[in-house]
Order: sequence, then C-alpha cells, then structure tokens
Amino acid sequence: MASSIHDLARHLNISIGTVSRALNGRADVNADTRQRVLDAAAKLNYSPNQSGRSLRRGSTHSIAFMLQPHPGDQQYGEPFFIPFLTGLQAKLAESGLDLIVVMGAPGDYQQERLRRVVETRRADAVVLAWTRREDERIDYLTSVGFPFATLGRSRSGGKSYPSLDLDFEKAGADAVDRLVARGHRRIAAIRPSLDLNFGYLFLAGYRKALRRHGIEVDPELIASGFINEAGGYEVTPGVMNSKDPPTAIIFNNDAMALGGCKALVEMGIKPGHDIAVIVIVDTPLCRYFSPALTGFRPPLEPMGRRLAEMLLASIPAYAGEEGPRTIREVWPLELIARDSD
Amino acid sequence: MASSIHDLARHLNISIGTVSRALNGRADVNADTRQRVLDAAAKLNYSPNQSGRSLRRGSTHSIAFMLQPHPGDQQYGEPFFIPFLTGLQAKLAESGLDLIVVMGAPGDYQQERLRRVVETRRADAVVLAWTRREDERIDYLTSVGFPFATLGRSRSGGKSYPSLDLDFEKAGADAVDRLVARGHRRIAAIRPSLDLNFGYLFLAGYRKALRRHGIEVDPELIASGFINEAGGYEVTPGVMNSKDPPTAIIFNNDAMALGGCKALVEMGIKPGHDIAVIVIVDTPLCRYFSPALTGFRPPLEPMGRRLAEMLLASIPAYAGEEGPRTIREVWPLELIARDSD
DNA sequence: CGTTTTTCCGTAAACGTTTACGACAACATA
DNA sequence: TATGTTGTCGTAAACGTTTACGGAAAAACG
Repeated sequence: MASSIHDLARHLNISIGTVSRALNGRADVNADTRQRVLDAAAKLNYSPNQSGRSLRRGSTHSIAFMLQPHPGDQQYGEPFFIPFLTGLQAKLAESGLDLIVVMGAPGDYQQERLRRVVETRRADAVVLAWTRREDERIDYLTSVGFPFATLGRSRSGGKSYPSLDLDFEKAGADAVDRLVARGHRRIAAIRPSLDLNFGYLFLAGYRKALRRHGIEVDPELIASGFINEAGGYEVTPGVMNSKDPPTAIIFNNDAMALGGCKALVEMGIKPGHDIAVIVIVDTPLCRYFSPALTGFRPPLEPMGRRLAEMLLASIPAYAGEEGPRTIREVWPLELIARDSD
Repeated sequence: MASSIHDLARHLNISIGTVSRALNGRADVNADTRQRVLDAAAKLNYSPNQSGRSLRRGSTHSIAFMLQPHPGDQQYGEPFFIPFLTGLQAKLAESGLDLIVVMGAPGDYQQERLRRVVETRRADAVVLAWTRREDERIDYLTSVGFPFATLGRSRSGGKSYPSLDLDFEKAGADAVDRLVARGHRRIAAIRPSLDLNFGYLFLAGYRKALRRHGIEVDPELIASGFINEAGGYEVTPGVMNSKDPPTAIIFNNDAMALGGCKALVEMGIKPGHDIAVIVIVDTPLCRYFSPALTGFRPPLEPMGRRLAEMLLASIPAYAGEEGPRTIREVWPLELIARDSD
C-alpha cells in the first residue's frame, strides 16, 4: 500500500538519494531523471512518510491550536472558533502544513497539554486563543523559546510573537457613542467574569467613551458572568434591579446576550423596545434573533488566514530570509445596525 | 532542551536499549535500574520524540477527526462538535493518543484531505461526522482498509466499523406523538437539504408516526434548506403559506429553528403561542430562547468518550486480544419539555 | 562441582527520510 | 596532455526510537 522512497529507487534502478533529491527539487539532478522519478511517484502513488521526514528534518510540519470549551460550561462550545480554524487550516495547507487541534484540559487552563505538545515536539508552533491579560501560557512558551502566535493580545511575553486581535476597545466605545447619540445615558455593560483580555478591552473602551460624553461610570451597571447563555441570564437581573436601571445594555458576545434577553423577557422587559441591546462579538444568531441584534461581526475566516501567515513568517524554518515583519495587528470591528437599539 | 534516550543512557551509564525497555515497562529489566531510569527521566525532563517513536513503531499514536464548517455557510460553524471533541480527546488522552483535527475543504466533501491523512500516515485512524446516507468517505476508507469510526450511521461500508448515533427516528416520532397528543394534526418538518443521514432518519420517524396516527403525510409541510439559520429562515414561509398551514413545526436543529422563528415573527406568527415548535437537536440556545424551545438534547461529551472507546477497541494495535465487540450503538434522545409547544 | 535455567543487559539493525561527501565522467581551459 | 570545472549520481551517516538476538553473570538444580 504505502510505497516508500526505496520502492521508487528499486523501480527506477537508481539510488534513494537521487530519488529524494529529485522529489525535493534540488538542483543536482538531471532533468530527465527527475521527470522519471516524478512519473514513478505518481504511478506508484507515493507520498512521503511524515514520521521519517520529520525525524530527519527535526520539524513536524504541523501547527497546533489549543481549543477550549466554554469556561464554566463544558456542555457546549464556541462556534466562533470554527471559521477561524477554517482560515487557519486553509492557509497552512497551502504550505503543506497540518493543523493539530489540542483540547485544553479543564482546570489547569491548558498548561499541562501545552507542555505535552512542546516537549514531545508534536508541532513546530502553536496558536493560542482567548488570551488573558496575564497569560501563563505565553510566559511558558517564551521561556522555552517555542514559536507561537495568539488570537488576541496579552500583556505577557513582551512583543516577541505575532498576534492578531480585534479592536474591542473601539467597539466598546462605538457602541456607547451610538447609544448616547440615541439619547441613552444609563448604559450597562455585561462581560465575561474571567480575565479574558477582550472583555477587559471592551470595558476600557466603554469607560473611556462614557467619560468622554461626561457620563459617570456606575459600577452597578457593570456585571460579569460566564461567557455563555447562563452567564448572561444570571447576571442581567442584577443590573436591571439597580436603583437607577439602564435603558441600554451592551453584551460582550452573542451567547451572553441571548441569556440576558431571556432574563429581560421574564422581567417583562422587551429587548429592542423597552431597552436597547448591542452585542460586541456577534454571530449569525444575532441576525436571526427577534429582534435582530445590533452588533459587530468579526471577519473570522480572514483572521485565521492572516494569523497563519504571520506565524509562518515568524518561524525561521518556514520563512525566507526576510527582514523584520509586522508582528502585531489589530483589526477594526464594524458595527452592523439592526433592530435591537 | 529536548533530552533523548541517549542522554538518559549516558547519564546513567547504561545502554539505550535498557533505558527504552525500562521506560516501556518491559519485564526483562531489573527493578532497581528501572527505578533509576524513571527517576532520571523525570529529572532530565525526558519525553519521547514522537517522530522517532512512530517511525519505528509504524503507528503515529494519533487519531484524526474531520471537522467541517456548515455546508452552504462558510461563515460559522457547529457548536455541536466542540463538546463531542472534548469527550473524544479526553478519552484518547487517557491512552496517550493525540487528536488531530483536519478541516474539510469545501466542495469535494473532504475526499482530498482524507486521502492526504491516510496516505501520509498522519494518523492511525480517523473519525468522521455528519455521515451521509451514501458516504464516499466511508467507501474509500473501507476500500483501503484504514481504521475509522463514525458519528452517525450510513448505508455505506457494510457493518465493518464502529459507529455511534442518536435515535433521530425515534425523536422524530416522539415529537409527532407529543404534538398529536396536544391536538395538532397539521405538523410541518423542516430538515437539511443535503442527504445528511440524521435528516433522513428524522423524517422517517416523522412519517411513520404521522401514519400511525392516521394522519396523511403532506409534502407541502415538509421543507429542506441549509442546516443553519439562513436555511430555516428561507424555508419556513413556504410551509406557512401552504393551503392548509401547519399548527406545529419540527425543526431539525437549533439554528434552523432560530431562523424559522425569525420568519414566523416577521409573518406576525408568535412561536409557542400561535404555533408550536419542537427542535430535534438542541443546544443551550433552545433553553435561553424566548420562548424556550422544547427539544432533544444530545449527550455530546459522553458520546465523544464512547466513540473513542469503540474506535480504540476496534484497532488491533491498541486493543487487547479481545473477541468480537459491540460495533454500532444508537443512543436514545430524551425530550426536554419547555415552553414552545 | 557440572549443567541448566533465569535474570539482566548490551549490540545492532531497522523504520523512511535527508544530506554531506566523494566519485566519476564529460567537458572546458591552458 | 594536463588540469580544472561542471553535472550527475551513489554511499553512508544521521535523526530517536524499539526490539530481536545473544551473551554474561547469577541462580537453580542434579
């Protein structure tokens, strides 16, 4: 079934060295023999054994992505990641690289699994998501000198790695601007409870914009919960029951918004009618919800492709001998106005 | 950084053969030296190089999962898969196996990528999802004798591989039973347009139950669309505009239901009030939707674990020398009554 | 004490690649 | 002709494991 380089050599009556050189496009092989090798490879359905190749080369030709379930809810996951992975994989495949997805073990926030990937050299580099403000994974990877890139920023690890992020700060501010322009002054913010960096950035933009408009930031209008439906559902009533309730709520993502809207409805408050709602990271869910939720849709698939490019360019083994390269990018987030605000 | 078996041997002044045997728990090594090897391995932070190991062993110690984005919608993916993958990965990790996730290329339904995984021997086995009624992937894998397991049934490939599925047929029937018991006789079914097998099974149960109740199956009440929000949104109006409109709709999954409900609201029809709604494969979305949608929640994480077990047991290299084993399982789907019907 | 068995360990080959090195022929140059 | 250059290819080592084989020492047995 699996034909090796030896089979090709025997079949063509030449040495395995020549076969390998022909296959790898090296210069010191006759054009004629190269063609014969290529033909034979196609005929015998040859494809190189990855283990042998990576053992010899010292690189695995694959990139790992650390995927995690929702913190606080093992039951369901984040559809967010799938289109991102699609882009990532597509770009990596163009360079003949494979994508390994490693699930994080709940609890230790992936440290253990990350070590395993690094130490067994299962991948040449790793991509991290849901970066935290202080991220021990980043500290670890930089300390051992393992190549990586992140979806999202962090304060850890200096500026020595490629990262791609969305401008959540601006999105938070834009959301506030829009609501203020529509007459709101009591604006709540509901964000994830963990120190996920995008929640932090969102809140920073929210605060800044409020102050810019001369509106005092009221801690009673800021709540945090798990970044899923349950989180939004549990936390929203508290905000609504404050002394001076909000007339608008900004949710950090679609799942929290869904749960929050459920809570609102149960309180007899109609989202989009009695109260304005904006979502920072939306999905098709927002568009098809009733009322359709105003939000910011991230271009996930292009982000995946771009981060793959950036990562590859940062790895000497894959990149050409180019000079310094862009190492961090922050993409704008564009508001899509719908019916909920 | 990365210490090899040679480092251990040199450090302990013994041969690499002994080190390997000690590490692999073979019998012919002194208990004392074994302990010394283990200690040294821990101290030198040794972990075996996967490439070397799999080259020698002829197995990669990793399993591939083919992940695909929504057909007809590249933009977002199926949260369905994440908890399933969590379970799969958890179980595989217990046996020291890694999980490789390979994204399917849109268009050729994964044939090309699947070939690549098989031919380069990147994995020892592969897990398929979203099985079709006739599935060329299954035919291919059986024809080349590559081990695999499927989430979902298919008519392809005989009975020679492990598969785990949910009883969509019974769920479809249960949904009909419940609606009929509540007085409905005009019941619509909205399912995916592709020949995804779970859509087929669902419809079979739906039909069977209707006939059992002496209700004629009306083709006008059956519609198919892309298995996402857009699909449900586009297809639902057609069903509602039939000569004798339904008083209840069964959606095949949560995304289609969301889109369908949007369409209903736009037509001035209130889901859960003017019309009953049931979802076959629900997610937390259903619970937090307003009205909360009655549906069947699949135990995805346990399913992932179980399928990993079944797959491992079917691979001679991993399994002990056990006899014949359960090769196909169909799990029941339990209805969770909520507010929409 | 001689023989057989057991226990433990070292040697070396093998897995499928890649690549440094050298060999040989053909050809060009002086 | 002698020398150098170029083009092409084979040889063999190396990557880090695992494992069949054999051997030496120790233990068991007569």
